[in-house]
Amino acid sequence: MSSDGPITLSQVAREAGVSLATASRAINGSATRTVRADLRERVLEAARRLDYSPDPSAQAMARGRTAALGLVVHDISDPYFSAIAAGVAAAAEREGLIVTLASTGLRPARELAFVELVRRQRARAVILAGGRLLPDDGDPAHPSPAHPRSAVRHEGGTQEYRSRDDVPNGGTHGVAEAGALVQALETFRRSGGGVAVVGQAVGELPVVEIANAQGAADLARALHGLGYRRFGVLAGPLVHRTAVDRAEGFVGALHELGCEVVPEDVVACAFTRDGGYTAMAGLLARTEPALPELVFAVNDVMAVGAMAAVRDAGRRVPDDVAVAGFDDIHTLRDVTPALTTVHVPLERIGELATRLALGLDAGEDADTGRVTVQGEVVLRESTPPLPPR
Amino acid sequence: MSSDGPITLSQVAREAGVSLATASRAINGSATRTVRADLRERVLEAARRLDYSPDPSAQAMARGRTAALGLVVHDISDPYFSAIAAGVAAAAEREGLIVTLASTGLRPARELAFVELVRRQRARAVILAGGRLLPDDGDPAHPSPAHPRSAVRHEGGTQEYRSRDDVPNGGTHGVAEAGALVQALETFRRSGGGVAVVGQAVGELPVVEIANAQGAADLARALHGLGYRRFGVLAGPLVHRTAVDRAEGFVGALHELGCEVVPEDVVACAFTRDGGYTAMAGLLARTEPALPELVFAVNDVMAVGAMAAVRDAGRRVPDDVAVAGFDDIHTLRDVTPALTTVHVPLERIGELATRLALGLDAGEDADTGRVTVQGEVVLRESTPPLPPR
DNA sequence: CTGTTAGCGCATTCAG
DNA sequence: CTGAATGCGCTAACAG
Repeated sequence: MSSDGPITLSQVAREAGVSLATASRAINGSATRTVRADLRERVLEAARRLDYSPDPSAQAMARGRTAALGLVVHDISDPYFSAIAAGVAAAAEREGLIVTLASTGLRPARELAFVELVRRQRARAVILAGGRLLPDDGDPAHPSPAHPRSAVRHEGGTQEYRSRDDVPNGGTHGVAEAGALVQALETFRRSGGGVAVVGQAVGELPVVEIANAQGAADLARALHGLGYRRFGVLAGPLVHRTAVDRAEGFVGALHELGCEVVPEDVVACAFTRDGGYTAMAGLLARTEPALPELVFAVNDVMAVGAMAAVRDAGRRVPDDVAVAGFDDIHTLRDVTPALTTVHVPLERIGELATRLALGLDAGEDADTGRVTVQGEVVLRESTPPLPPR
Repeated sequence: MSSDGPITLSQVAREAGVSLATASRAINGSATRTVRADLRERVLEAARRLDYSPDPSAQAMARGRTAALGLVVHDISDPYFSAIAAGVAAAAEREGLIVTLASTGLRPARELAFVELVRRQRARAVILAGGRLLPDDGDPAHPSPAHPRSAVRHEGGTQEYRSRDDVPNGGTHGVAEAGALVQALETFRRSGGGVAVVGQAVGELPVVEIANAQGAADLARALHGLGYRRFGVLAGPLVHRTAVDRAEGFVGALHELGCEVVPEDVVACAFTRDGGYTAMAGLLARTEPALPELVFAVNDVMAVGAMAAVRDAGRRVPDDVAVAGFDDIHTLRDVTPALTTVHVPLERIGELATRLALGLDAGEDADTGRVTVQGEVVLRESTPPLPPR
C-alpha cells in the first residue's frame, strides 16, 4: 500500500495475473493486437485498484516518440502570445498532448536551443509564434503586396527607434541565426516532427498566416471612408515582417485611393507599448509637418502607448488625433476611447497552428501547408467619422 | 552524415574511442566519478563533431527524474497568469528546466490529471497558480484577518452572479475535488517532487503568498485618506479565497477607521471583466441605496469591466464614481482614467514560486515554506482626492 | 489471442 | 581511472 514510487505496468500485470505484454495491450490498446474482453477487464480493474498510470518517459523511450508539443513564443506575458498559447493549449489538450513552453525573449539562441531540445525529446510537433526576420522568410510564390518596401521609410523615426534599449533588432533575428533556426526546424521535421509557424511564412514550413497586409489595407480603406485623409504610421521595426506587412498594406491601400502618406509620417519604432509611446511623442513634438489626422500603429499595444503619449502631451484622442491599432487584444477591449483595430482571432490561430503542425485537419488550405486567417476591421471610438470639410 | 535519427551517446563513445560509461561521465560530469582530462576532451570533441545532445526521456528513465517543471494556471491568456508564467519560465530556464504548461480552465479534474501526469513524469516540481477553494485551504496558524467572513454578503449581487454562465463556482473547486488535488500534490511531494502554490496557502504546501488582505487594507486606508467615505466592493466569488481576502481586508480596514460598508454595497460576482461589468451595472441601475463614492473591484480586470459599465451607463469615472482595482496588470497601465490599484509583482512571484518549489533560496521566509509578497498601493486618476465637504 | 524476449538511450553499479 | 554489464518502464517484434 505504502510502497514508494509509482506503480509499474508489471505490477499491474502480476496483480491481474497476466503477462506484461498483455497488460500493456489491454491498457494501451495496441493497434494490431487485441485482448480478450475478460482479460482486458481484469487488467483495467487491477490498474484502477493500484492507481496505475504510465510513465511518459518510458513510453517515449519505447515508442520513440513523446506526447509533447513544443511552443515557442517571444514573451508569454505579451497578450498577443498568451492568447495564441491559450489556443495551442486547448488544442493540445484535446489531442492528449502536453505542451512545453519556451518564452525566448529576444534571444534567437534560446529558440534554437529549444527547438533542438524538442527534437531530441522527439516531441510530436513544435509551434513557433513570433516575428521572424524579414530577409529570410520571403516566399517567391507569395510576393509582398504590390507596394514596394520603400513605401516605409524610417527617416522620421530613426531617433526614437535608436533611443530604446530593447530594440537593437526589433525583436527579430539576425539572418544567420534565422537560417540556423529554419534548418533546425527542417531537421526536426525530417525526423518526423510536425512544425507550424504563426504569423508569416518561414522558409517552406507550414504556416498559419495572418493576412496582415490585407487587414491593414481594409483598415485603411475603412478609415478613408470615414473621411480621413492625412495618415501617420507607427510602423514598428523595419526588419519585422509582420510590422512591415501591416505598414505597407496600409500605405499601399491609401496610395490606391490616391491618398499618399508622406515618408515623414511613417516612423519606425519598437513593437511595444513604449515604442508606440515614444514614436507618437515624436510626432507630437515636431512642428513640421503637422500632426496627421490619424495615426495607425501596427499593433494594439503600440496604439495604446501612442494614446498615452497623446494624453501626456495634453492632447486628445480622437479630437486632436485619431488612433487605430491591429490585433484586437482582448484585454484592451475597454481602453478609452475604444480602439479601432483589426480583429485577429489569436486563440483560434493557436488551435489552427496546433492542428496544422500535427497534420490534422486545419481548414481548407491546410494540405498546402499554408492556412491564411483574415483579420476583420473593427471601427470604434478612437476613429470617429470625420465631418466633411 | 545523413544517418537519420539523433546521435546517441554510444556513437559518441565509439567516435571518441572510449566506452559508453566514460562518455557518459565525461559529458555529464558524474558526481563521484571523474574522467582524465585528455579523454574527456576527446569525448567532448566527438560530441561536438557529431552534434550530439542527450535524449531527455532516456536520461529521465535512467536517472528516475526529469528536468521538467509543471505549471498549472487557470487560463494562460489571463494577464495575471501569463505574467506569473513569464516569471516561472525565466526562473526555470535559469535552472535548465523545461516548463510544461497546463491551462486548466475551470475544470478541477484537469488540474488533478495534470498533477498526476507530472508525478508520473517525475518532474522536478510543480507550481500551482490560481484560486483554490475557500474551506479547504485554511491554515489554523494563519487565521484570516480579524474581520469575520460575514463582512462580505452577497445579497446585493446574487442575481448578477447567478446570471453568468461562467460562474458556476467562480472558478474554484468543489471541496472534494480540492481535497483530491491537495492529496495528489502531497503524494508528488513525498515522492521527491517540489511543490509551490501561488496566491494563498493550500494545505501545508509551500506557498508564495500575496498579502491580499493587507494590500486591500492599505488601499482602503489610502482611499479613506483621500476623503472617500462611502465605498462599494465588487467582491468576486464568495468561495474564492483571494477575492474574499481582498474584500475583507478592504472592508475591515475601513471598519477600523470607523467607516462602515453596508452589505448592500458589497456584491459578489465573477472574477472576470464581465463579472465586474455586470456587478457594476447592477449598482448603477439600482435606486436604493445610492451609488457609492468609490467602488473597489478585487482585481484590475474586474475594475476595467466596472469602468466600462460606468461609461455605458452614461456616467463617468471618477466624477460620478471612483474605481480602484488590485494587481496592477501591466497591459492595463494605459486605461483611462488610469486605475488606482495595488501593485503585485507577478513576474517576480512566478520566479519566487519556482525557486521555492525547487528548494532554492527564495528569500528570508523560504525555509518556512511560506514566502509573503506585499502589494503596493498605487494611487492614480481613477480615485482623485476628494475635496472636503 | 497470449506470453517471452529484446531493446529504446542513458546512468550506474560492479569489476578490472 | 576506465570498461563491461545491468536495469529504468514500456512497446513491439517474435514465438507459441
